[in-house]
Amino acid sequence: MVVPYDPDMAGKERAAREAWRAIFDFIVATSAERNATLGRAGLTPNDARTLASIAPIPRSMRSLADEWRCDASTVTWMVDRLEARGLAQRRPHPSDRRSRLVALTPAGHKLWSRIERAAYQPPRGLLALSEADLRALRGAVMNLPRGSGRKVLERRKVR
Amino acid sequence: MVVPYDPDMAGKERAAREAWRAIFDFIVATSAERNATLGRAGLTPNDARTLASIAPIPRSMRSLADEWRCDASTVTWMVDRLEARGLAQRRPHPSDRRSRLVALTPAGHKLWSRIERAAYQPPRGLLALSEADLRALRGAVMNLPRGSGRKVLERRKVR
DNA sequence: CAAAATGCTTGGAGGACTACAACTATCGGA
DNA sequence: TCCGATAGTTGTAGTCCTCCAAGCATTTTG
Repeated sequence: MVVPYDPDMAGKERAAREAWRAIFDFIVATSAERNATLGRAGLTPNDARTLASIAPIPRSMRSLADEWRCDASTVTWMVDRLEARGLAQRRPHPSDRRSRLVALTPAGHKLWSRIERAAYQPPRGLLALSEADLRALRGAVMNLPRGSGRKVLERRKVR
Repeated sequence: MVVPYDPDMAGKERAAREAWRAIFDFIVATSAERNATLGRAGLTPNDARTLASIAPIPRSMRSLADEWRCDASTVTWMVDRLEARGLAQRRPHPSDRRSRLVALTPAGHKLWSRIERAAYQPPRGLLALSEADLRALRGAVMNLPRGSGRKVLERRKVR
């Protein structure tokens, strides 16, 4: 990819890096508190990640393993844990009987919607930005979604 | 705390929450890649956190336990791991012989400065923002540093 | 259809993370 | 000086997370 010459780029890249660093540090610094919140609800960080992943729409085990780049058996453990707690549920895949869709149970939805708000608590300083800036920020970060599209290539030959 | 009435607040808070959610999702989505980078260097996520914490200045074990809100013995394990790899080093505290300062070794500095850049890779979409906005963003997030200052109160009665 | 590929689970194993309890050494104040 | 508080380590234990190998059921391909 050719990057057009831009005299502003160096300074901007630096600014982007520094802003991101601050964000990252904030997230690291608050992770203990966040995990404590999850822990009080009996959730591990991975439990929360799983809930977040299947909350919008049921997902197959395979797609979760791909998203997280982990072994399929690892997903089995995670879903087992949630299922044992009555928060998630395996359902048959409508068109592939090998596959299973993992969905939240009503209890899972309820718990997650309660936890979600606390888990994504933004730093209060963010309110110093204008609403327009915040929207721009959101758009900027959402531009490059998961894994830069590389994911597809990672699976064994797709054809 | 009394929050002054501001008709813009509701929309702004929502925008802040949504922006933050996008940021958080990005970080979660890229965590596998980040951990893989660390893993290639033989580091666990906690190793990286430790390196980041002691890189600017040597720290006592206690201060690390306070920052991470974990048991003191947990810090012992973490530092042990780094020390065994020759990346960190316990030094005597200049004025308190009970205490130890944990510092990076030259090898530790070298490794961390190499890894740091990769670990804090910002989403490329961030470059769509202006440099001024990026600076403002950084300032906004840095406003509320670690734990909202609550940390001090968490230790047993400070006098 | 037969063979290869895929989705998932089970069993086995090990490392990372974490806390608690008990212990040593040191500090600090009455 | 003596005692309570503090810094850190060690031992113990349990959970979580992760992978690999093996195996079953099903789908897809040649």
